[in-house]
Amino acid sequence: MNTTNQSPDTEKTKESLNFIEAIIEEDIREGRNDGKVHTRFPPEPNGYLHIGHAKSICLNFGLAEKYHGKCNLRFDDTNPVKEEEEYVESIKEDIHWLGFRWEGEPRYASDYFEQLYEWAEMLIQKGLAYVDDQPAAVIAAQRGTPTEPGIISPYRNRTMEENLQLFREMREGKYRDGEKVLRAKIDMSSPNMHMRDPVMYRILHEHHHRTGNKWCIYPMYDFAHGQSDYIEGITHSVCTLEFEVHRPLYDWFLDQIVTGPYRPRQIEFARLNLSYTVMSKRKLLELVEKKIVNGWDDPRMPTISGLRRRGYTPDSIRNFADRIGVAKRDNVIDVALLEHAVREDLNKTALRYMVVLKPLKVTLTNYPEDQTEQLETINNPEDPEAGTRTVPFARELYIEQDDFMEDPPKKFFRLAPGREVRLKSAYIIKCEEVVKNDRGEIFELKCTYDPETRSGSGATRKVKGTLHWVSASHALDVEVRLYDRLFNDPDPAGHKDKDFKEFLNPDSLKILKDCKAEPALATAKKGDHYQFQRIGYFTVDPDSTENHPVFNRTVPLRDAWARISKNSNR
RNA sequence: UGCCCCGUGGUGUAAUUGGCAACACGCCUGACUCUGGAUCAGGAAAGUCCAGGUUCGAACCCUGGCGGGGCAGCCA
Repeated sequence: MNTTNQSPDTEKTKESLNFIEAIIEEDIREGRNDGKVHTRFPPEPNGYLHIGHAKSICLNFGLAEKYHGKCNLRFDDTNPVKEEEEYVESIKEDIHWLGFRWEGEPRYASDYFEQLYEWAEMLIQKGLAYVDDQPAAVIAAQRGTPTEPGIISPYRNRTMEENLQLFREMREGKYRDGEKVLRAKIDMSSPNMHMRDPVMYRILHEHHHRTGNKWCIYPMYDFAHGQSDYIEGITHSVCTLEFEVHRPLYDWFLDQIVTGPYRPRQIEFARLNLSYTVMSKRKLLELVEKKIVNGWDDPRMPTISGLRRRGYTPDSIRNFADRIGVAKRDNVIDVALLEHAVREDLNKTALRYMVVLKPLKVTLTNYPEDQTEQLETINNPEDPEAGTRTVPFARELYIEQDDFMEDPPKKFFRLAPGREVRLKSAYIIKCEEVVKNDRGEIFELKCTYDPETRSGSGATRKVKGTLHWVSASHALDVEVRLYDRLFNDPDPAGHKDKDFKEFLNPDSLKILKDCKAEPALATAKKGDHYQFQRIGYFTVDPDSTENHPVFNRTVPLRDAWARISKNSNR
């Protein structure tokens, strides 16, 4: 029997699960939490999201999608000193832009402050929490070190009644910042530092972006996160590796409040590292504050807003996130993979236009002075639906400086004295004369065109190279910003004795002010993606105005010639 | 010299849970091409950190090393 649609190949293609999916499927199989899957993305609103967050977003929202569950957006806003509404808005925008929809309204840890407070009182009543009057430095000293146990606070054995009264007074604002804290009573000699009577609440007379001045005590991350998960019905609380040592504490707090069979579970994965960039919020903030880049959305930044401005698409980032996988070992992803992801996406969709970045004038000496032709050209060879347009052709043109060499090496297929090339969608031309200025610089080429070779005329003559070009009199003047990696070193933050800023790439931004574009680009709209033929993918920058279009280079095209010439150079 | 986590081509992730180490990026050939793009065909590249053990059989299990990362905020 030959049942066609079941080749042995597709049979073998059973998808492999990442370790988190494996855990989830086992949980479902065993009927934990009624087989439900509910995840959450829990950013702290203290900065802009970056590509590392995108990995987490794709993971959490993706898991919910895959297992027909839900995913919440929850702002982890327990520290009013650092958090701001501005960040809340940018985070929501970035997640939306990536194409994800959270379940219901965004949640906030601050929504749970009252409940958290009640649980804190409950712990006090159970004798599992106490108020400590010591200053931060003393508490830190008593905590011991990873190799030595801590010592017990002199306030550890206050009565339940006294603790309760003190804690209530803390809430009422009777004490100054730092005067008292509420601590969990666990184990000062635990080998896990986080179990040595961790602080649950600290006093902060600060205005909170949502609760205003209602509170002057704020819960710590450890006393907020697991409980927030519990309140929201989260089943799988996925976070990065540095929280692994917090898990026993996550579970300890849950042990105190969980009443039924439902219980959230923390799972840790390795955060994303990308080559040739830095990913920590602190370092990114430094780049912004020291004006090394032009803001959080500078197209060289690995922030989501930066990538968006650079011209990355949501699909490309999501595909990238899929490909890098999820595991627990430290990793550094080659930025080339990210670049591949955009090229792959844009290749399918971006319309092709001709833009000359560094113009070199070409005069066709045998072309009539006052003639203009409208030549038809295809918008996207990858997508027949994209149709065609016309581009004006005339006697005076611009071609790319890089497309001409007076003394070309062997594998150079472009224009040179006496040589022929095809002008894309136009004619074959031949270089007859090189005109130089006083300084001996090439200034203009005098060429002839072959009227028999018009594109689409059926002419069969072949030439080795095809160049992009623009009619001089019709050309649109545009600004083009060429971006390159921000750092020269694959791991700028990985040098013990050197500051990451020592590895900044001085050529990460080159601004080209007199580029020549074909007129059709006059209607380009902000955020549109294009391929500039033979050069790369570009998008319209928000700095663009009607009279002054500005394009950002998202990523160059793969360039075989660049590789050939580089390889022969060494 | 505490506790926790992790070691598979250059990079990342797999290997139906003990059965021929695969996929992607990158790199190199070649074909094709009115984009030196795309596409297509092929290639090099790990024998799974090391040493033992269990087993007919180990990337996978056990023991011991070695290496990397994390933990001593009233940050998250």
